[in-house]
Amino acid sequence: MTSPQQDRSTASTFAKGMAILAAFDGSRPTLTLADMARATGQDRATARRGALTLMQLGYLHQNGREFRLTPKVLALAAGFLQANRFGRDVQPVLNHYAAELGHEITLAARDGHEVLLLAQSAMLHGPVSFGFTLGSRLPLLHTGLGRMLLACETDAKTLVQEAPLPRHTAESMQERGAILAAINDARDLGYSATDGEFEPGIVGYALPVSRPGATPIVVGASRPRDPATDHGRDDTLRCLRLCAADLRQSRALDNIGA
Amino acid sequence: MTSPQQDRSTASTFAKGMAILAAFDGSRPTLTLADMARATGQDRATARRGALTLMQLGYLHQNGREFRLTPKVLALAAGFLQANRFGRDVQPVLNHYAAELGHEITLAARDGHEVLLLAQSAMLHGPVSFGFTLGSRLPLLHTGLGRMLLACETDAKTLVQEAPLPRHTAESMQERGAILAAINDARDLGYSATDGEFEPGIVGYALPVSRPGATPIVVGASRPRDPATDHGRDDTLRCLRLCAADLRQSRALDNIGA
DNA sequence: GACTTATGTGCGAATATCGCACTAATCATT
DNA sequence: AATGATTAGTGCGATATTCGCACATAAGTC
Repeated sequence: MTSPQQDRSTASTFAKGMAILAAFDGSRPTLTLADMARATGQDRATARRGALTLMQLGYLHQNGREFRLTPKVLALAAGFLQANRFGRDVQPVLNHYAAELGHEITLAARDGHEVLLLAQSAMLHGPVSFGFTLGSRLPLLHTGLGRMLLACETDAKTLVQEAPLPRHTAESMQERGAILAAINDARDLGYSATDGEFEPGIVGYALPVSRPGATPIVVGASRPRDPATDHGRDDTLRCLRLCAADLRQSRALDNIGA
Repeated sequence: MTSPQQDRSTASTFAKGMAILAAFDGSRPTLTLADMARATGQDRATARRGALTLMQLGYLHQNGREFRLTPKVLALAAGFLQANRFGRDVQPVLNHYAAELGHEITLAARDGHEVLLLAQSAMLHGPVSFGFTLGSRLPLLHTGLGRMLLACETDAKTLVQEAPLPRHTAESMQERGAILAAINDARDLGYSATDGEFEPGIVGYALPVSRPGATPIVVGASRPRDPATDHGRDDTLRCLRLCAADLRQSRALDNIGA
């Protein structure tokens, strides 16, 4: 094998298998064994064992040389959703304020150097941001959600240094110093706003739901930039504030840990 | 250890780890190591190794002796959702027809002897069925969704024999023969209906989305039983039929395999 | 047809896993 | 408080399990 492992209290085979499962990140609908081996850096035989195990458990489905996830993976997510009362307490609140606002509302947390979407209200008037689902990942530095999440962290500076800095649009900030300044502003103001840095012509707002000190969680909304004035800003912020207050009060999100 | 394993092409350690992860099924928000060991039938030391590995990977979070899932498990589900274009093609259709119908619409597939919820439209007028989320499991025999899923199977009879037969309400059918008859009716009619067999006073309708021969997938809706007549039935069915047709046409669900 | 890339498979080596056994800590009950 | 029951942490020998190479086959590409 490779080199002896120090830690006798973790199972490396299990970790390798999870890497196979995580390689199905939605960027491609199917993966071949070679894809998995490449994506995880594992030997092809190892990747094959992992894939076959996942098939045997019903999480993976083989069609010729293509493997795809089965719906059974949704059951894993359901464990989290039900434990935190998303169906009862979170989703109804998001839907209510989204209807009032007329725009989609998103709940998100940070996972590494990305934003992880925890929940989304219904898309009532056609989607502004297309195709994002629960579990989707968004950039940390160029979205309102990400900036507000960083504003909730104590070591935002380090995270800003380490996070990737792609250029999604012409307006994506490219200096980490400026981004950190925007984050500090967000912390002071209690909300963050980004303008066209991720999707052109889309303004994003976000503000915190979690209590100070707890694992940061934020709500946000996006809307097309109003050509005349940013007339909708106050409406959006007011609505998001009420939404955040409701979510805090429900205490459903109190026990979410990184 | 126990007994020699025949199959050198699957990784038993990985399978045991997945069992730990799957033990977080939402029935309880947290599990202790002893809980996991009991739920999976594993030795406590083995369960501990699995849990520690999941922690190291960021899927599990420890607080004292309690372990809970982290939001990162949602990313696993996102792989499936994005591969099948749920955000772009499925969810908008469900939301559209749910708004027209005035009731929640659910998309579901079968997983073993349970119904697995794949997607749900927004809850517009307060939830009829409380607290179900994507990935939730429903009984196979006493819901409209489950009956229609069985009607799409070639060996429905076997599944009806094997599935558990609990009594959720006073009206839950208790004879498997009668249930099989209802399933055959559903196959002939092209839709299924159940009345109060899972939740008292709630009528459930469902009809197929998948093409014959493909992995069965169904859409359904629930509504309170109309005390006077079952006036809403035709409306519901008409709406679901249009919804199913739209979903079929989008071809987003064509590649979902068991 | 030659070349490249992907898959299936067998097997020896030796690592990593298993699960027992024991201690300590925590919780529940009287 | 004291007792009993459940839980968590840990070390380690035995050995089953995983690893990864190597070869043969198949499929796709130019």
